[in-house]
Amino acid sequence: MVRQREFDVDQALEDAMHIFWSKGYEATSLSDLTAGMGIQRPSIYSAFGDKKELFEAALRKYTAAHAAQARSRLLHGESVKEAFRRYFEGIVEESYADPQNRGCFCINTMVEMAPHDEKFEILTREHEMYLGAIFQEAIERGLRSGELHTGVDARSLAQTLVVSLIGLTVMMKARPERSFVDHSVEVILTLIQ
Amino acid sequence: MVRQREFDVDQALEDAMHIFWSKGYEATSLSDLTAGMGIQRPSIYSAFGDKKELFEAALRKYTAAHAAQARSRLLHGESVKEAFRRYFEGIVEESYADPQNRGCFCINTMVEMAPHDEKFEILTREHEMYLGAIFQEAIERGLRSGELHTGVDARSLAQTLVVSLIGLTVMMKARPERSFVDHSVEVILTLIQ
DNA sequence: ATCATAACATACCGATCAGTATATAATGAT
DNA sequence: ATCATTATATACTGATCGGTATGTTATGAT
Repeated sequence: MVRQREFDVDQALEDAMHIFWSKGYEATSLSDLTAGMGIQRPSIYSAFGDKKELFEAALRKYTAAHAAQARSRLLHGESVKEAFRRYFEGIVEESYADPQNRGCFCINTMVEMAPHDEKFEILTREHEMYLGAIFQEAIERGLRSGELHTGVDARSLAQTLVVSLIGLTVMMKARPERSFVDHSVEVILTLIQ
Repeated sequence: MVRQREFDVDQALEDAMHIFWSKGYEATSLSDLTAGMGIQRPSIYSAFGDKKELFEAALRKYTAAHAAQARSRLLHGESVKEAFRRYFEGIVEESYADPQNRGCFCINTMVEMAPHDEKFEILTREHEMYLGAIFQEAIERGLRSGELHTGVDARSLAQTLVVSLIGLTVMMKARPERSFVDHSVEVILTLIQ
């Protein structure tokens, strides 16, 4: 009945996600987007709405993937302590390996957008809370199995680990020496006993 | 010999600092600056150089004041543990009390600028390192006085507290529940024994 | 074959961007 | 009083911003 779309909407959104992730919202122009997504301006507007709606869709795609990754890394395997160690060290490793130094898209958005845009304040908060719930689940698994016997409650510990991970991720933007990061990870992991 | 300046350069820089602190670099326009600083465009350029140079001067002013404040809060008083507690709780309190939710100018810059501007990568890293040195000094004071007897070395602990503080400050941007933050502060402070 | 529909590409919109040219006003040395 | 110097205010520059109007092309139902 009608002409069909010539581009893959999901792939275009993925492309947009990487652009916004690299440059943030303000610094990304519509021209950056059309160039990176390989489609023209009206195609963006018809498929995703305006710039901010596209940004929101891109962020949602990111947080969904990011949460799924955290889930799979922390809720499988035998040792919870080892899972957390691998998770934190993995974040550090990926961060050093990224020449663009993008960090976490959700954290970037929290800093850039949350203070003056309630939608993103809520969206980013809920993602971090969800991450905290995943951490808590992992800790409780360790408590049940007898691997862990921590003094503080699982919820508080999980939330503290979220805070620590945010701090670590942000600190990586300034490219600190390896020893700084490695020692910090060690000390943070001592919280998990 | 020549006409003298009609505005206070230091006050104008202070004004610029607050604007950049609120809105970040990209989202701040020259018009925002002229309006907030109460001077005209050519006055900015003649006194401070271009937008990025003004931003750098504003950030340097902020970090100097920020470091001095950390120093005075942590290196005076009897109990080091209490000093850290007051310092962390003060950050949280100020953050909740700020309707603009600006957080820390240096951290904001780390997220927005450091990944693609080496000058700000270095500048922000050095500030965080300096903050770490202040923390370390406080911890070593507590070790000497016998108040503290921590397992990990003072340097690693100090760096971890910097990371935690960054995480806490960034998390505040998403306006989490008080219990989240309070519990996190409690757990973080257990590192200082 | 015709036609309604919608995706496409191009070119445009007014607004705003960072930065500057120009002209005027103030200053102090002479 | 004159003059060089520099701060001031206004108005402008070309470039770019987010967003859209317009005309063309492809599609499938009839």
